[in-house]
Amino acid sequence: MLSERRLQVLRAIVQDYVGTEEPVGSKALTERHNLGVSPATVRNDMAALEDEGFIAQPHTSAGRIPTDKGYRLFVDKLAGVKPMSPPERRAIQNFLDGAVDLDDVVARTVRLLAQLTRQVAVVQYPSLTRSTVRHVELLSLAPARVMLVLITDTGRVEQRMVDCPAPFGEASLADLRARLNSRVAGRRFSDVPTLVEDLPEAFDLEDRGTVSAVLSTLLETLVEENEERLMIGGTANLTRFGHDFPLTIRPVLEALEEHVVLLKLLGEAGDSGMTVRIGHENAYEGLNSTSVVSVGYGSGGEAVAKLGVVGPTRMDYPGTMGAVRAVARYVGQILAES
Amino acid sequence: MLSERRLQVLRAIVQDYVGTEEPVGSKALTERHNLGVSPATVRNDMAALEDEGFIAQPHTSAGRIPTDKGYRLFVDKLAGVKPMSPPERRAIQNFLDGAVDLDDVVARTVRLLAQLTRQVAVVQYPSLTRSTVRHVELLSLAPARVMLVLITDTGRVEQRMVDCPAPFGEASLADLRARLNSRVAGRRFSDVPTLVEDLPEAFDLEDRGTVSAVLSTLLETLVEENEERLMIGGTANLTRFGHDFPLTIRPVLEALEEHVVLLKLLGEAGDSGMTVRIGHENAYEGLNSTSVVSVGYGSGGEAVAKLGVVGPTRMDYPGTMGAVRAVARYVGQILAES
DNA sequence: GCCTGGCACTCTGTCCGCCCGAGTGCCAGC
DNA sequence: GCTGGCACTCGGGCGGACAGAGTGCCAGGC
Repeated sequence: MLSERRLQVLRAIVQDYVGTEEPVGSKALTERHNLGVSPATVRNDMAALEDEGFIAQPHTSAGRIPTDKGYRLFVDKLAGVKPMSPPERRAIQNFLDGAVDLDDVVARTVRLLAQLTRQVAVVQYPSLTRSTVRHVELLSLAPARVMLVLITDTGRVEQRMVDCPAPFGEASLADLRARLNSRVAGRRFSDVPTLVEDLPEAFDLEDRGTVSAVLSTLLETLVEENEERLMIGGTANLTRFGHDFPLTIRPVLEALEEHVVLLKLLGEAGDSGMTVRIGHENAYEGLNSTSVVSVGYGSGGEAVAKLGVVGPTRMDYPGTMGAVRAVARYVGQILAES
Repeated sequence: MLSERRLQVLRAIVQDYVGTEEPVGSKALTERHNLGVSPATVRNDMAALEDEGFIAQPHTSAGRIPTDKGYRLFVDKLAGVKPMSPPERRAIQNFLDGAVDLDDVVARTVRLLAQLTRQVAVVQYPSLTRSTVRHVELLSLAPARVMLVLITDTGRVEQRMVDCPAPFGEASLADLRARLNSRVAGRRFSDVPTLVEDLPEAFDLEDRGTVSAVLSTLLETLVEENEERLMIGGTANLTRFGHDFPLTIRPVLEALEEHVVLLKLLGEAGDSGMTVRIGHENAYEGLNSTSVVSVGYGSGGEAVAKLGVVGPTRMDYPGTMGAVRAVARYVGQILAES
């Protein structure tokens, strides 16, 4: 086990490196943090930390930089979450309060997170699978064409066209609409399939085909996982990434365009509490030199989606975590209100 | 006026520079293009072209590179639009045909454009202001709360909450829904305000407040210009920009995040036909070292929105223009079908 | 046993001077 | 009006020298 002082040395190294972006040496350390010991002692500690794999030297006779393992220890044991200041909290709330609809909430959240953390922000739309149905609307657009509109409790709206096997009268449509809503309104998505199972039986033979078509479209919409959308912002912050630009930034930009990858990444993160994935802990190769800080958010007690930021492993973890947590909290509130 | 050969020299310079990214000299030019004259002659022509401002030298005794003015002449007079090959056309059509809804159409279009041009693609959602109303739906979510859903002929769906000044019965709601749709369905957005003007008068005094609230929300939704959304893709292609990375790429990324700026940019482009804005021709400073190739697209004969690409001024104009035109054409078809 | 000061060593980044090659402009000649 | 020739210029690459930062290790002191 590492002694208390060695942990302090590691913490100091992480803090300095995050600030300066340059390998930090023993002398600079003792000057900037009063560790109460001499550079020579610190050197011994650093050698030990290097043996354990927490820090590394880019080349002989340069300072040390933290490894992914070093950041991990820092995040787990050495760093708290830096809370937002009251003015910041107010600013967050004010900014989010101005949103007019769900798209706007998500867009504002992305912007806010990117500004607060000065990194790339990723916000997942409130997921369908954990939501409940608020209303299902059916519109007859043509004799054999119905539009299905699904409205969720998080304010999300999905629409689908249904081609009917046979013409479907307005009366039948109204009937189906009423029956459908009385069964599924307010229910969780996962319960819907069993709730509508026997619905076609209530209709005339000639209408059953259409009813089934509508229902299967509805079920499709409910499970369709590619509808897990997300919004991204703050990519300009990638330019602050480092000196060795093109090589580092390119795979990150590619990863950010692969929403599927990001969704998977967010999905893997723990369901409750904040998750920090550092460097190679990210399964996706393009993000091996980045850290992802993510957390679930939702209306009420339950998380319905995730949000987070992507930044260089060399990031201000306490500050980033504080911002992510605060934003998630306020977005949850906004969603609960609307 | 420049002689025919000098124009050929300019064309050759543009082509070579786009290919190699390096200043092109007189000797290389005569070797790669059979101009039928010696390097010395070409040098004279180049001096003339430089006097006219079409090309420039990065430093004395280096080759020449085209200026914005040079590219302009190239695009206007010297370059055609390179048509897509039949296999490419098929690929475009197949890829777009798989789309399931409007979001998907736009998402696929962005991806496709980015891949074809290897640049950043920008696609504006079909605009509301030129569309027609397909249907207006009203849902009662609570006694004094109505959800308004607007469906357009381009498949777009907008929803808004309306807080009613007084409780509003289901019967009145159905009445309003019917009256509203009989008046506005199939009509252009711009006609809606006058069409619904006298609608409140048809209702009981107690309901008029709510009817007005619903109508004003509807009108708001129709005019709300911030609802002009767009989607962006292919930002990873920015890494192919040039050597002097961070400085060039940062303002571009910032511009791309400012959807308002991009919308303005697209809006300024000519309404019909393809528009190419080169370097400083772009009003927005951050895009001064980029060119924007844009074109309107739409279902039927009329353009309802724009799409385009953003790339370095040093781009393959004929190829890019060909891809943009082809994609716009097919997207128009897809929209017309659905 | 742990900390400390001192010392020799190593490596990087930078600055300078040099040379080479590419490219130019100009001129005289055809 | 085109061409070959020639002198000139400038940037990029190469190599050596140098300064600075940082290390590892060792012997001595608390």
